[in-house]
Order: sequence, then C-alpha cells, then structure tokens
Amino acid sequence: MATHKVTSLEVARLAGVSQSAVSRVFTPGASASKKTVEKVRKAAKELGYRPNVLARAVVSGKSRIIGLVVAYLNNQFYPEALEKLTNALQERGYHVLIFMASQQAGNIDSVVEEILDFQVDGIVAASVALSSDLSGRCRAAGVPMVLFNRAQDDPAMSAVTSDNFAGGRKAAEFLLAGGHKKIGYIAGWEGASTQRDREAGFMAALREADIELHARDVGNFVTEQAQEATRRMFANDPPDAVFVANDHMAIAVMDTLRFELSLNVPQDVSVIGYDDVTVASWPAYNLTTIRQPANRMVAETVDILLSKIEEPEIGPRRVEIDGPLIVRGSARIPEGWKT
Amino acid sequence: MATHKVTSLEVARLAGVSQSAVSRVFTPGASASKKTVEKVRKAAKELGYRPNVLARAVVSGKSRIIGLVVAYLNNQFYPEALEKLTNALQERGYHVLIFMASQQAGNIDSVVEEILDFQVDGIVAASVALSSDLSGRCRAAGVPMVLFNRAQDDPAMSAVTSDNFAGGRKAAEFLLAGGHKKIGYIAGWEGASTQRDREAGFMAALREADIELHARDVGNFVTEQAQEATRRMFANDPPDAVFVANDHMAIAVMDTLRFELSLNVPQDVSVIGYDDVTVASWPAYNLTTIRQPANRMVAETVDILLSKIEEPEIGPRRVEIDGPLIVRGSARIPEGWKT
DNA sequence: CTGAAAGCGCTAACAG
DNA sequence: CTGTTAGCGCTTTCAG
Repeated sequence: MATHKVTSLEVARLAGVSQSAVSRVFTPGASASKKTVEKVRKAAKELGYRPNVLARAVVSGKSRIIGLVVAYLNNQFYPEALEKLTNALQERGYHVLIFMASQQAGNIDSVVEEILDFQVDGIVAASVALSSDLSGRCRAAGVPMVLFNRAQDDPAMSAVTSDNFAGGRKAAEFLLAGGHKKIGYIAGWEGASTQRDREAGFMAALREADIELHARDVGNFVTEQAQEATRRMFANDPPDAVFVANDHMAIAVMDTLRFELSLNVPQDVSVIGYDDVTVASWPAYNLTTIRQPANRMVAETVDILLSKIEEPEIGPRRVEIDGPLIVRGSARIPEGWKT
Repeated sequence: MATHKVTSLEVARLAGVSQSAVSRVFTPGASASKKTVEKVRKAAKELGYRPNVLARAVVSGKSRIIGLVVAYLNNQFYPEALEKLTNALQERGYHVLIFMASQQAGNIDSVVEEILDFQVDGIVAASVALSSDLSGRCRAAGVPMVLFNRAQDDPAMSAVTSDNFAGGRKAAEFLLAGGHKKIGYIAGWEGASTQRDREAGFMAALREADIELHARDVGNFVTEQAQEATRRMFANDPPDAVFVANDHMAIAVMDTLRFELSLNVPQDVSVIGYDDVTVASWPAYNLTTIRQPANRMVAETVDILLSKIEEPEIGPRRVEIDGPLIVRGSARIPEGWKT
C-alpha cells in the first residue's frame, strides 16, 4: 500500500496506457474500451488510487460541493433538517460544506464570500437573511442559492418554506373552535419571514372571527426570552390560550406556565406551537402544533438547487409546503373536532 | 461587477504587476512591498477578485478542509458539539465537510474513502467506529484523524472522550449513597466504547459496595428501544433506581415510567442519565446526570487535530475529560449530600 | 477508442 | 521585493 498520494500518471504507467485514459475511466461521462477499463481498474486498485476531486473541480469548474449556511442548531428542527439534507445530497453525489453564521449581522455576508471561495456549486441558506447585494454576488458568480425555511422579498431568490400563513391560520381556527376568547401570541424574531407569516395568518383568522388579540409579546425564538415573555404576559389579566411562534419556544412557555406559574395546560391555558419537532410528541409535553414537513421541504430544496445547477438559466422558484395541525394534548380540543 | 470568475492574472494585468505578485499578496506567509499590496488590493476589489481556494489546495497540498463523520444528530449532544466544533475550526481558518454515516456497517468505510478524495487536512469521527485498516489508509494518506466521543482499542488512534468510567462510577456512588439496593442499568449500543466504559465504571462501584446489579437491559441509544427496555425491566420485581447510558434514552425512560407505568420519579424510582444535554435541565425532566463537557471536548479535539496537521510526526493522544455529576431532581438526593 | 498536448487557477522555487 | 518558470493532478480538445 502506497504511503504517498497516488496520481493518475502512476496508474497509467502501471496499466501501460496514457494518463488521459486513466482519467476517462474515472470520469462518469467518458468512454473507454472494456480492455482499458479493466487494466486501469486493476492498476488503480493495486496502487490504491482514487481521483483527486479538488483537482478535478479546478479544471472542470464543478466541485460537487454545496455550501450550507446555518445560524443555530439548538432549535431541534435544524439538526433534523441538516441530517436529511446531507443525506439527500450525498445520494446525488454532492457533499456539504457547513458554515455557522454566528448571530452577528454583517457576519453572514462574509460567510457567503468564504463559501464562494470554495467554488461551491450551490448554496443552501437555512434560516438566515442575506443583504440584497449578496444575492447579487452569488448570481454574478453563477452560484445558485436557495433559502431554506426563510423567504425573502427579493423575488429573484428561490425559497422553500412551509405555508406559514396557512399554518398560523390553522392555529387560530383551532383555538377559536375551542371557545377561547382571550388569546395571546408569543412572537419569534421579528426579522424572520416565518415569524411574520405565521403571525399574519394567525391574525387574519382572529380578525375574521372578530376576536381581538388579547396579548402579544416577543420571544425571538430564544428559550430564555420566551420564558420572560410568558412571565410578562401572565402577570395580569392572563390569556386562556397562547400561540407560540415555534415549538422550541412553546416548550419553554409550557415549562414556565406549569412549573413557575403553577398553571395547568390545557385546563388553565391552551398552548400551540409550530414545527412538530421530536420533543413535541414526548408525553411530558404532548404539544399540539403545526407540522413542518422536513422531508418534503428538504426534497424540494434539493430539487430546486440541483435543477438550477444543471440548467442555470432556470428561473427562481418559491415553494410553500402545507403542513397539518397535529392535535395533541396541550390545547383544549373543540367538541366534535374532526381528527 | 464581473459576471464571470475573476482570476489572479486579470488582477495582475489591471494592477500592472505579475501574476505571482497577486498570489503573494493573498498568501498569508508571503512578502510584498506596501506599494504592490496597495495596487493589487485595489485592482482586486475593483474586479471583485477572491482567490480560488481549491486551486490553492491542489498546488499547496493543504485544503484547510476538515472532514467530519457523524452518525446521527437526534441525540442532542451531537448538534451541540457539531456547532461548537464548526465554530472552533472556522476561527482557526478551517472548514468542515460533513458526512453522514448511515447506520450501515460497511458504509462508514466507504464514507472515509470519499472524505479522503477531498484531500482533507484532517478527519474528526464522531461516535463511529472504523475498521482497523481504515485507520491504516488514513495514516498512509498522511491524514490525521481523531475520534470524538468514542475510543478505539487501536492505541495509534487519537481520541477524545469524557471520563466515562469515572462517570459511571459517580452515578453508582450517588445511587448507593441514596440508599438504593435494587439498581438497574439500561445500556446503550454495546459496540460503543462510551457504553462499555460507563457500564464498567458503574459496575465497579457496585461491586465495591457489594451490591449486585438488580436488572440490566439494552436500549441501544435509541428512544423506542429504551422504552421497550424500561417496560421489560419494570414488568416484575422492578428496581428502585436506574442508571441509563445517556440522556437521550433517560428522557424516554422517564416518560415511560411516568406516563405509561404511572410511577413517580424520584419517589418510586430514581433515574440518572449521562451527557447533560439541554433538555436534561428542563423542569419537566430535571434530570440528574453526568455532564460531558462539550466545550472542552471540542477544544481538545481541535487542538489535537491541528497539532497533528502542523507536526505530522507527533504521536497519538487520548484524552479523557472528567465531567461532574449534576444533581437535579430525578434521583433521590442522599442526606447531607455535599453539593 | 486512444494518446499528445494544452490548459484550469494557483503556489513555489529561482534568479535578478 | 519582484517577475519568470515550473509545476499540482486532473479534464478536455484534437488528431489519428
């Protein structure tokens, strides 16, 4: 077994063919005679040769690397999605270079620059917003990008989300059907499209029912801030139901309600979340929530990205995937509610 | 703004210098006069030039890419570690190429081969075991590897873990001090060194106290299997305390105990986990557990890996980091237990 | 189908 | 310090 990097040239010599013949044998699209293939494969195995994908990328202009920007992994939805995304891309012969975009605002722009340095074939930006000229740079560089779980006003940008407006609406309808009148909302980070759309859908349904929002506070998608928001909201004239912008916060809200404020869920107050992360189904929470279909969202993301890679002239695509309301025990179930 | 890939040559022409001058300006170690640097930077900015790191990698032999193999992300410990690891490496100028090693056994070997194809400068293998000849291939390729949260018999392999033996022991001592006599153990996947060491430490302490293990079952680090193990273990002659090989399973065990078997924790049965993941501290679980210090584990992993990259002749290093017992409410607290 | 030859974009001696 | 000259390992025309 060789102790240094084996090159195609060495394989060529051992196989008694030209270096380009070796290249062809290892290049999916290329043609070589059975005989050549055989000789080359044998020599390659003997030397332990494997093509250098970086060199290949330099000359071909295709790296088969996808850059993934992700802001945080503490919201369970993201590790789940990341795992699925990586697997899906691996299956199609791509690999994922991961970049954490720390909370810093400007940071994200420099992160994308770094990604571009790797000649990635595409970029997936999960739950982050980019400055509009950044999208410009990517387009200029000919690198397609798709937003995952976040939309952007820029209509030239492809994006995959769940149907957040419809989801927010479903939450409201369930609460209203349950007879709740004093309904509160705990918002996520207000810069997020997901937050905005969920709230908009929720409010639209309340408005149609002629119910005013009883209370509103902001949790910024952060555990501690959701707890504080809960305390403030229940300090006086508490609501009898709350819709929380995602499960990650909803869990914190439930804990605060039960263990700090000694309220019963759902007897004293109904709670609905958004995402349907794994914890939501654990009996300790048993959280009623709107499911974000991670599988389909990932599949769409991959589809869009790869088709843009293969046909660059293709236009942007925005997909909103509908997710069902998952009825569990954290919110009062309306009489005769059809399952 | 250019609409195609800008090369160093174009920058050179615009700046009126040679192409190598441009290269030097963008190469950390190299030297260039103030004047040249200025001219080049200006031209580069004007054209939107950034060096192609792949081409650089091909010629320099250093990709500044670290391959990360990870088996699953549903155990919360891993996303946390992944995030910290990525950040730590990013800070030191490295980037992470991520590979999911599906459950398949042979799979992992082929995954490592793929990683090697990218000329990575190093590999971090999180919670996976490799065939011994795989480590050979990496060494032959001159690519250092360190195991994260898993040790291997092969003494030539660097590894970072918590002190699992000591941790298991601490769990036992706490339970024994609490006066428990019928103590059970729910094991993780028995191929994992973490599982083996935790159990060994746990058993050693029981033996010293002349207490026999009351019951043992296997949960394989999987939620559903942990639930089944719990059901079996409590079907008849149930224990009054259980040590569970990690938090991920311990949560499932607690849920099963409380909601399925209607047992109170810790009144009827004490539960101790291992990891101290975020959920463990949530009031709904309030799980007593052994902390794995993810920050320090990651820091050590990065240190070892980078020093091996910089000085390849350096020997393997194995680090076991001690983690404290975090006393919460899921296990009876012995009288006068020193906090 | 095959080999020779020309590069991909960049770094790294090497003289000056 | 700078430009010239070789490559890195590979893909891709181009004749044959």
